[in-house]
Amino acid sequence: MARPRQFDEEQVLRAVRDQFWDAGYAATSLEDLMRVSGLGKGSLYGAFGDKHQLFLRALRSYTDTSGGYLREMLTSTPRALDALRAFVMAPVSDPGGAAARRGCLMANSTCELATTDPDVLAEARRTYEATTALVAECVVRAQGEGDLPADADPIETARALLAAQQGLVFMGRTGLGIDQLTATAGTLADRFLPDA
Amino acid sequence: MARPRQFDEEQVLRAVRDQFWDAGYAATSLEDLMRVSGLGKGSLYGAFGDKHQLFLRALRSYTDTSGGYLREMLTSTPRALDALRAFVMAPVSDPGGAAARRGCLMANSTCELATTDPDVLAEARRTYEATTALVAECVVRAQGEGDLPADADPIETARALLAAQQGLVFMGRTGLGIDQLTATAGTLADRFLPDA
DNA sequence: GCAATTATTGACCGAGCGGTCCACCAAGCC
DNA sequence: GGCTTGGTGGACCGCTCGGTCAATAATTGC
Repeated sequence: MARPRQFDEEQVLRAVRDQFWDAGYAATSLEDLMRVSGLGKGSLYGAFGDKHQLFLRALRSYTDTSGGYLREMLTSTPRALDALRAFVMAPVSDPGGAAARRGCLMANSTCELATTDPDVLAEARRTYEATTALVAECVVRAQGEGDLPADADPIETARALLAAQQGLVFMGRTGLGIDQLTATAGTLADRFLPDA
Repeated sequence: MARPRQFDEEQVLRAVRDQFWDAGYAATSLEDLMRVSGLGKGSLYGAFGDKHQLFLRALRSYTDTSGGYLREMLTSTPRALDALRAFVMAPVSDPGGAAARRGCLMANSTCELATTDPDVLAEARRTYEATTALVAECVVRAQGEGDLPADADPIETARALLAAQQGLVFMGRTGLGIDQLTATAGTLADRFLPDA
């Protein structure tokens, strides 16, 4: 056999993901990636391929992880309406508002690359369709629990909730204070989720 | 006197703005800017300074222009509620959905640069505060016309409308079809603007 | 312990970047 | 018609980029 790897793939992907998250794709250089991962160029290329492939791996890892958290949260919250409210308020759930300022890696990547990078666009479509489906499922549950009107289209409602949430994420990136952001999140949630 | 300029500053700014709009800041090279403007490096630097300054000029020109259109639309529409609905639906007002896919230059720039570029962050804050104020003014008018509840906070309502609109802009960039996007825009508008 | 295999490291590469500089040119002034 | 002034175009610069490669190190099978 041969020499084993001296690094943990998951750990490296997390470090790389954070770097892309904070600086974006174009503004992140290979030197940055070497610094945050502690690896040399050869190791990075040997293990993940070039910068673009590495980015896609990190992005996929991010969407898989947050998709898992979302599914868990939506299904494990006893009352579906509470889960939906938590979904909308998620961008401001971080106490200091740091998460709000950082935004969402998938959203940032979509803005930066979706028009020019087909792989990123595909990942964006995949992610937002999956998210819409998860939320729609939760909407159906809320309807079954009598908390949402039964005649509303679940998919359409889910899309509107997702748009509202992503709008919040975006407002966070404009430097809007966490207090105003939280208030706006509440206003949005109240409009869609009566009596939560 | 000396040799006069052989180009129209506004025209160059428009061409440059479109380039940044389509490709983003980092992905636009000076060669791109020379190509779309038809100018040499010397002329660009002489007239606008370096790439960053030129970008800020183009961005400011964009925000001023669209801010002007918005003010015009909000104040000249007879019924304020219709104006607010038009505001929310603006991202899908383009027939083919091309505008929806392109997004908003200010929003794209915010996502790409706000965390690392103080000038862009400042411009983002300025723009969104100004927009909020304009929309809030329109909300007050709608309240006066009896179309919106008088007890709603205009600023807070304006922020929620803006968040909804920006969420729509973002969904457009994920490749969501113009039909679904239009439907979602309608759903959002209906929630905030009853009976429009 | 030697061979085979794979990870690691850092020197190295060509290309493209943003930015500078200078020779040239057009227009007004005397 | 020179002279001055400022616009123009392109050659040029140093740098950093993403990416390659060969020498070396670490591990297992025999």
